Amino acid sequence: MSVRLRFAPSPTGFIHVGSLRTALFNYLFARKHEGKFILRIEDTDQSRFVEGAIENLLSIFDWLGISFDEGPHTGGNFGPYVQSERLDIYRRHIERLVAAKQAYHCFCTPGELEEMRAAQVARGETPMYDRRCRNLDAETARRRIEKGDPYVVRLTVPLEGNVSFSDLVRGDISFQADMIDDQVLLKSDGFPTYHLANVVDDHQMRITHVIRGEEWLTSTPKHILLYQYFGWEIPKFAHLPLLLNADRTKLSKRSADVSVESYRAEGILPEALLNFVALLGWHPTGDREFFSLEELVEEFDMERVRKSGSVFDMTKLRWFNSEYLKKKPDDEYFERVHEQFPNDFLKGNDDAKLKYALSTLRGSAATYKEAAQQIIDVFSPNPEPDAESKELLSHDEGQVFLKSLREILEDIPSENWMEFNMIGDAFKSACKQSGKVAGLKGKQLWQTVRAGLTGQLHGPELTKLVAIWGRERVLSELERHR
RNA sequence: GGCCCCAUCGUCUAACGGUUAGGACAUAAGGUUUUCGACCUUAUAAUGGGGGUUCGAUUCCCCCUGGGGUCACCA
Repeated sequence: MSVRLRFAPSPTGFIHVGSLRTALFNYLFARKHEGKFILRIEDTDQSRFVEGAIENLLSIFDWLGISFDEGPHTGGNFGPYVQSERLDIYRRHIERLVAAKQAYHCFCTPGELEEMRAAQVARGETPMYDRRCRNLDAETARRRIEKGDPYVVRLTVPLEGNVSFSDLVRGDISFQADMIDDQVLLKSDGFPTYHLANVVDDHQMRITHVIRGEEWLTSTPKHILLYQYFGWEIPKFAHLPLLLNADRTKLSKRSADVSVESYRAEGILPEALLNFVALLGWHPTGDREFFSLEELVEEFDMERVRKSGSVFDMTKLRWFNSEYLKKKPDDEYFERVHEQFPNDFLKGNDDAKLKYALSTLRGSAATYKEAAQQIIDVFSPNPEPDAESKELLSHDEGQVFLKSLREILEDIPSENWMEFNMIGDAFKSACKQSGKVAGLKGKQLWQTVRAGLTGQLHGPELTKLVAIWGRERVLSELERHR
């Protein structure tokens, strides 16, 4: 039988990099085994639904180059693929469970539950539903429902015994039944909870492997119970290690950029993100680190998924990105950086010049955004000279040097300044010549040039900078430090 | 706190009982670029602790410690 996997996000408006990792592993496993990869939208929490979230999600996966075989956008034989369109299906399954006493109606109000939990905590107990509605007779329940009392439906968890399963990455895992809560399956608004919807859908959509984050590990026994109650085949489970903050807690919005959208906006390349994320919790044999999506499919193996969590190291992501960036042709590179320029910046500078600046200066930026900022800095007025530059220029040699350099440069005809490469060379020899006059050479000489030109001791390559700036600016900058 | 999971350099990880414990990022130093960066070279850096099993444990078992996850009418 062919393998079927799914990615089942909630439409909350952005994609967490942890979700991306989960999606990627599902995708890799599905493709590796020539199976199907399905998208299902889990929108059973109405309060969290965000308009346009599905479109956004699709666009992100399109950008990443990860495709779905079935889903709300492409359809398929096992739809609908949006949970809010499957309400009647869940209803039917709930009725089936209730009829078999594998689930029961609960009329406890949120207030009552809260009170109950507070009391349990006060007694030092683990908060857990005390099952007070579990033995309500069917007749009473029916009457209260007819009367319009709000209710939920809870899972009837066995009072004793164990619930066990074998996890593809963790091996055998066992839970004592009496530690499992009578989970709510149907909410009072008529929507199912994740647990019910997930199991019903995975079964109906013929999902064979459930690959998800470790945070689901402890609710898996509830899912197992549901499969057993329904008499369904249980899919294989694989719980992935968590992605972590630098402090090793679960990766969260609070302490890091966690949305794929924000990385895209910043100019992180999809191939870099995918490559980096694939290596979090998984590693192929050997020391190789660079993999295209196709190569990942080729190499992927569930056996090589680790069990411990991985810190999401932004520095390494940026390194991956800069490596991929280096391989980009100038045209594409320019186009992408161009998108990062603010409008008012674009207005003041023509493309040919920007393009020249970009192609000569590229190399040190880790993202498109950073590259754009470097260019913007070059075209912006210099900041106040720093202390070291001032010191350098305050010496007699410095002043003599600048004066000489100005004179030589002024004699270079304007049209020569338009030749980007030539002016760089001309500038270089002018510096050397002036250096002789002032008695400066080597590092001292070039530091003085830099200071006189930019007021800083480091920055882009000087000959390039001069060509980009052109005659007027170069001369006026030199004038400034007189 | 109960339950569950986990444990190799700072970080991502390799080593399916026998290695000088390997690679990458980061860091540092040197070289190169007459600056910075980039680049090249080198270095620093790890098996949490204690018991077993074994001729031999990073590797298998147990305990401890530490870390994390989860305990919602959220997923």
